[in-house]
Amino acid sequence: MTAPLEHELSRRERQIMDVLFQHGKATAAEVREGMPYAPSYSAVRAQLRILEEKGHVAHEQDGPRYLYRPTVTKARATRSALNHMVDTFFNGSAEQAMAALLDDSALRLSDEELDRLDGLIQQARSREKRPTR
Amino acid sequence: MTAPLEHELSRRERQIMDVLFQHGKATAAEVREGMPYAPSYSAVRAQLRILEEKGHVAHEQDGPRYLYRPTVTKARATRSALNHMVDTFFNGSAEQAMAALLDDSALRLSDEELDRLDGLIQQARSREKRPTR
DNA sequence: AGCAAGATGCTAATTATTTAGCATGTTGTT
DNA sequence: AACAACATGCTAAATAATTAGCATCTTGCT
Repeated sequence: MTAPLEHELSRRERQIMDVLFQHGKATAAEVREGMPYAPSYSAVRAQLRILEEKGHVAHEQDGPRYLYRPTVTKARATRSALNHMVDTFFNGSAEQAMAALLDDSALRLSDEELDRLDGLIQQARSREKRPTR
Repeated sequence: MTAPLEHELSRRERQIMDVLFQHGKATAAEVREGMPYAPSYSAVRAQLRILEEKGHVAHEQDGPRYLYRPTVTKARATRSALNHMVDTFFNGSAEQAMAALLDDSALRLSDEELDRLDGLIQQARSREKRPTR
């Protein structure tokens, strides 16, 4: 009955989900490697089990081991994270978010990338007045 | 000595920080309003106190009440969140992140915004080969 | 067949988070 | 000057998260 607790993840749970989104699928050991200040292997497995109970991840058998993956599609998770980010840091403005990305020196964009983005912007322009999707 | 626990925030702590980043400054009551499934006022105050102890927020007196704010600059927090996002969901590619923003129907961009972005991209192009910053 | 390496299942215990509640102080009316 | 409304400080308690450790099962050698 405590819906709130089900939907927002705990610290470790988030870390694990992040690794899973990066990798798509991963074993418990791989997840562990991807975690900051990784706890014991056993702890990671326990968390994965809990995440599975809560319905956030699923596993499939891969030979002798489990491969875990998020149950939500990456596209969906991405959209959700993006919206939250834009809300929190950019006052709801996707433009500002994009400007910040362009500006981020840790994420230098190549010429080719800039060209492609330019193209996408032109496309977006022409789509402008048409119905969503 | 448990550095890990100091740097990654708990669920409620994150929620609070998010509200503070949105608002810049806020009273305990305002923070509470911005939180999903907000707990009691008293609980929020307690968390703010803890966040302050940990050095994540500071307060100033505003007449009879406290105004809380993050101790980290918004710019810094933004960059950090952005990088994490790009790493987690876009395989390190800022281009892909921008494309996703362009595509996000919840974040429709206006003509003016697209124009400005176009301008920024041209700027980025010419800056391309020059030293960072 | 037997053994080492590496997997899972589970449970109990520790640690951290999250919460409510009470005592108290301040402000601004009436 | 008394009261209501709304602050803060603090502490104890409930709840949730996090972890380690042991028992057990496979797999792939040798």
